Amino acid sequence: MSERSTIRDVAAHAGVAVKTVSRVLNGHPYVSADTRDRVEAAMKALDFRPSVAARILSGAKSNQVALIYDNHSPYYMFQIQKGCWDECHERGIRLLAQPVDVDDPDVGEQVRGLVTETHVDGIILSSPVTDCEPVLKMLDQLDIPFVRISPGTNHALTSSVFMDDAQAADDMTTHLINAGHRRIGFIKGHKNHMASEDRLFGYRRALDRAGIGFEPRLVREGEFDFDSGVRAARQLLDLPQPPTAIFASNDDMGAGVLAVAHDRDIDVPSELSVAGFDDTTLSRTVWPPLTTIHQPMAELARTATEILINGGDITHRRLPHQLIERASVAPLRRDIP
Amino acid sequence: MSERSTIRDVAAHAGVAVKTVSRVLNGHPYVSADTRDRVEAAMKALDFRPSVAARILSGAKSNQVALIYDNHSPYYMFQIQKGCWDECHERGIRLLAQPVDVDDPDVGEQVRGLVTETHVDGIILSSPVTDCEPVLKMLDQLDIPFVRISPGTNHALTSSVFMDDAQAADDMTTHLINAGHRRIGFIKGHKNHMASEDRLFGYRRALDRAGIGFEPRLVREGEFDFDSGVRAARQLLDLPQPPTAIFASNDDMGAGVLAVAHDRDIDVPSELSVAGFDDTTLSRTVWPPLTTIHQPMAELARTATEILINGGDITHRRLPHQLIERASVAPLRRDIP
DNA sequence: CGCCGATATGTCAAGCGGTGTCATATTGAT
DNA sequence: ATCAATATGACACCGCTTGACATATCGGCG
Repeated sequence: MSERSTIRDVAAHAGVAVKTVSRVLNGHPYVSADTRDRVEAAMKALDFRPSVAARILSGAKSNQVALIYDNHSPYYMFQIQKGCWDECHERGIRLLAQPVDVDDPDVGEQVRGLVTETHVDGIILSSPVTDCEPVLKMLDQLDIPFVRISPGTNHALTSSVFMDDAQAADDMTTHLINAGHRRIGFIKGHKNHMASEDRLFGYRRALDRAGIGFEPRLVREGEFDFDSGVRAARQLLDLPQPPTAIFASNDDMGAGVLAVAHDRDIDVPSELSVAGFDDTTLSRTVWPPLTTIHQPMAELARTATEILINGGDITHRRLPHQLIERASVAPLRRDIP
Repeated sequence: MSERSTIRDVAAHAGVAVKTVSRVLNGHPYVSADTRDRVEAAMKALDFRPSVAARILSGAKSNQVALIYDNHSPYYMFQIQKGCWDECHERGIRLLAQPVDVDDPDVGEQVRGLVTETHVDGIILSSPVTDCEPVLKMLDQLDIPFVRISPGTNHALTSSVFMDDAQAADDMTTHLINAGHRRIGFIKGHKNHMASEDRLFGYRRALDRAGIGFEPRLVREGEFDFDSGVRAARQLLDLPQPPTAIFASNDDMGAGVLAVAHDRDIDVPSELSVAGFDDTTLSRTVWPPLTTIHQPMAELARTATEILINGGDITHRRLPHQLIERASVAPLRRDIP
């Protein structure tokens, strides 16, 4: 029932040369409308699908791009994949999603394998692979186009899409300051992730502008996951002068802060304000829902894919973020010093 | 710098015939250990990667398998992808993750495109694509091996891996009954998802066994997402005789129940017990952490992949579930009727 | 000791399903 | 009539596998 039909079958069916079918397939000029129609009809009739393998072998583009990622939060990856996939789907491009381990010394070779074996036309790098030296170097050596989503370093070297993490953190911090908070805790993200530094920078900038002294004790290391949020929150709330608000630099850690507060019977937001970052569905799923920064992850991914497919010069695109007010932040109570 | 080396280069470098290299590559018998070593050394030295395209084209296996999925929760997909990927990685197989829309009338054609274009050797179907007729039919027609993860129908027809959803729901319901609860609310999952019915069945069976009458009012429709959990919980708690425990058939909906409880100042678990299902990270992220059923998603995916790659006869494998006790369930308070 | 089958390797040619190059045919405009 | 633009075809080739066949080595076995 299912002998796959080849370009030759189509040619025969349409009464033209194989080459002509190929021309139609690739949208070449110099094919009469009439012929084109007949060929297309034949393709439809035979349910013809060009073999990617054959195409690649004969030196043409593969019409495939790869998304390389390392384990971030499920939410993040879900959105990133979705963005890339939507764009690819629209353009009839196949997407290969390829996880790697940025700490694996062999990661460069893995990428080389991916590229040489699959002949992808281009690559999308998502954080934190965006700043993985071995991968960057290999890609450069392989001379294959790629776009980075939210890169942390060497911004100018390659095409990229990103949001203004520093400004977003600044916005959120300012939001907390405006609510009357002065002792604002901050939970950093994973070191691998460059945006972590940017967010910290924005936090400090907002503090400075408001004339609030920076206190290192109020900043704790986190790793972007729930458990590290819990640990950091405990440390912060154990301080002799605990913060009245905690800004976790992503939602997962924000959820960790909420858990600690619940555990200690500290009411959020009346006794402690909590802010997250990313606007993942998690921020709406916890209680109280987190005030957070909307990071347009799917849109970033989609834009990156678009830039990659369009090709051309190095392009940079900044997408806007947005502060989402929910119930986890409230004005500082007067009775709390 | 990066002229890709071919099988001929390797042959020359190792001082053997191309055919011999091919033999090594494909693990044929009748190659001496000595020769094999030399060839492998040459491959390493030249950083040779066989072109998948050329391989496919000449009729060999592609060493690629595809995972077809439709948008489930990010957690679910994350785990499923991880399971498949880990197994593939170990075996040196490439994994193509391919989202589809099960409600798209064209879904069969999409799958055909995937198969004929990429020449994958086999396919893994994750819920709810496992029960998508057009896809099943197409795969059958294409005569390509596939394995289903947690299929709902026609269990016997194809290889599959699954857990005992009915028994798991039975276990949880019994757990609640043992805690003294008699009015136990149940929130169903999405209709597309066959496991929904199984879980409801288990719930009823446990009730029956305990001699507790089934009350249709205590069962509400949900769609496996947070918002539907919220809606269902509101309905249940608005009942003149509200349940003292609510069993949501996944964690997201369980989180919805918690949110409603928080909102209404109903203490969990002292005033209301809540149970989830799946043991996603979400269940540990909310407050209080959810008592839930551990569904071994990554393990299911990994096993499915293993079965697919090993080939052979139709195989079925049931993986064990586990009831995870956390803080959201407590014995019924005596003062609550 | 010669012969045979098992083991090990090589040569060669034919594809797999497309695309590139170059040649050729047709057309319309000058 | 001539030339460039337009339209189509013939054919080699991409990198690898495979099958048919040809050798060559080696360890028994009769």
